[in-house]
Amino acid sequence: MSKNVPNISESEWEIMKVLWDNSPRTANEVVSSLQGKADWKPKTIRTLLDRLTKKKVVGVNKEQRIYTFYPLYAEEECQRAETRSFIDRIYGGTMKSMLVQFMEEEALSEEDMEELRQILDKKTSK
Amino acid sequence: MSKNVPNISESEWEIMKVLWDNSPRTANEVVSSLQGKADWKPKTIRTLLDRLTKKKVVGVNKEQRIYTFYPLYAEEECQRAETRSFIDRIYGGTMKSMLVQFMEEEALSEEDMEELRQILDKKTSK
DNA sequence: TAGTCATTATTACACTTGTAATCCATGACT
DNA sequence: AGTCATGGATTACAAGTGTAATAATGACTA
Repeated sequence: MSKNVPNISESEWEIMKVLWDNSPRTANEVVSSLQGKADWKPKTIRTLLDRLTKKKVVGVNKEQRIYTFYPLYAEEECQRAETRSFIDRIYGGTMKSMLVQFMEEEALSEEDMEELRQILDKKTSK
Repeated sequence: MSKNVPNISESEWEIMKVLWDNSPRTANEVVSSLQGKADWKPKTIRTLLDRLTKKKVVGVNKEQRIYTFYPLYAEEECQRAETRSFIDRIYGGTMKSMLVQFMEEEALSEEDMEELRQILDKKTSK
């Protein structure tokens, strides 16, 4: 079983995305990666990294004088955890109602729809 | 266009569900409706109602001595707003990646999948 | 060797959220 | 008319978040 992923706040998610994209990274590298994406002072980013570390969502390598940070959970794992609690909260735990609502209104490309259809087919036939 | 829905916290959502289910209701009626669902003291529920009111997510009728509360936004509107910001945050704004991930793993019944397929068909053919 | 600079560590501070309790006013009851 | 219960208004208080600034420390430089 996957252990429980700690809560990751909105700002913290931005940091995590950078680390999932490429890690380990130093605080400065994280700062650079966020150029243009988030408008935070380096100190703020550092704080977020520290909090993630304290929460055990991020690990730190302190071998070098300049630390490097890396995720302790896979992105998919965290996405699933978030999505599950989100669906419970907002849609009363039933995935379908959300899918319906969003597939109805959301702009999905032809290819996207094709892909979804294939997934459905595969599941149905199995 | 729908005005921006204010943020609704996790606990507040529970209250909203009750009001969407049936409103207007008095604070006491809300308390009763939450029997067995959430384990809050009546005072807590009252606080949540007041906060929702202050946030303008809930309206109050003060004609009677005992107030009644009612939602100022439709449930769907709020669900959409939440879902949109959720997807942006967690899936980088692309609905599809989430759908794929969840359709792959989630237990959807035959009927659910049939319904989804029909929606896809309708959209594709259009 | 002392000063400077880059990093890390510590501290700050307001706002939101979870979770209530206390205070106050008014109608109902005696 | 005084009292009490009930609902509304105000207050509480800690944890989490957003957003940093300041202090301490170790490494390099003049």
